[in-house]
Amino acid sequence: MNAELFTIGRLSREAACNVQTIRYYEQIGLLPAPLRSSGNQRLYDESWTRRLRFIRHARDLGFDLDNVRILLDLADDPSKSCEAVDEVAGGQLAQVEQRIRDLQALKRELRRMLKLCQGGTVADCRIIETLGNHDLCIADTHAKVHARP
Amino acid sequence: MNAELFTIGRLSREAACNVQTIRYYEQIGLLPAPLRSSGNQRLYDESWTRRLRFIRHARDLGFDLDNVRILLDLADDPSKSCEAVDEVAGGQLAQVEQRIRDLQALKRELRRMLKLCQGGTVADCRIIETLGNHDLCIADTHAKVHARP
DNA sequence: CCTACTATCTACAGTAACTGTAGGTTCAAG
DNA sequence: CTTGAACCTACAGTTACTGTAGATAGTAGG
Repeated sequence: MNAELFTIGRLSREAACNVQTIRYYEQIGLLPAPLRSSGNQRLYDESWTRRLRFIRHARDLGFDLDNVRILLDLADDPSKSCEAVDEVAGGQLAQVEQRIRDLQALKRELRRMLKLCQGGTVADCRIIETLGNHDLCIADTHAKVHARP
Repeated sequence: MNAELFTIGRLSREAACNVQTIRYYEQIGLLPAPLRSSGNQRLYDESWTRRLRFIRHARDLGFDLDNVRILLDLADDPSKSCEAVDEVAGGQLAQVEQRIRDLQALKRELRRMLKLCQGGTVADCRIIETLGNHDLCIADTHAKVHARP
């Protein structure tokens, strides 16, 4: 098999990942350092495209870079047990589900606030009033939701 | 009405906001600079507690600091129309709803991946396989979901 | 060969909204 | 007068990139 080589621009297009991000992934060790041309340009082959697509896909599914790293390591060693993969994916699913629950609580509260609003001026705006007084909220319905996906 | 003064620690407890964050809010102009004691310590009164609680509550509802700023300005001018408040809250609700939809798509995809997994080794792990090949995904079911709440 | 023009290179700053650290005061209690 | 908690400033670090500046490489046309 002959390895056709190409520069970063094409890798960027083929993996739908922008150029800076590719260099960033290399910098943090998520992608190995590729060959360089005589003019010092990075040269990639098909295997990089696969690896980068894998990374982007995992990122799109909400895995953080630490977990992407773990998944890559697992993918690199096909003899390993599948369990670890399951665990990472399961953890991600649990996080996503928690995040959804949190956001649904937010949604309910925002909806409720908006329904209370009868127009008029800020002086008698129930939204502003509610924001100023958490006691007006449905108890325990929201808290510290501003975390990452 | 006499204004009882207290230091940052008590404000922190009463508004459930940590000390560094209070100083940070002051730095970015979300909270005005308070009085200082002879020993240069910040001195607050009840009105700061209310303002800070308002900010934290809005943050807990997912409003970003730009929108918190807008809401504060509106709250500070009770004669203004309530419409602007509605707009900000409505925008926030829309964002939350979109975020929920995105996460639900993620959830479906993760669930599907996990169900395919039959144990065994990484070599025949369907999760790893799916990550490596987006075509194995339900079409259009996810994309660029790693944004802020 | 020269000139455009695009692609690429490195290095560093900026984003959001904080949190953590270092190294130094101030204050209240014993 | 000492101890210890609370406070002060200033700055670095977090996540996962994105944007910028200024320099070099590669390519197509004249």
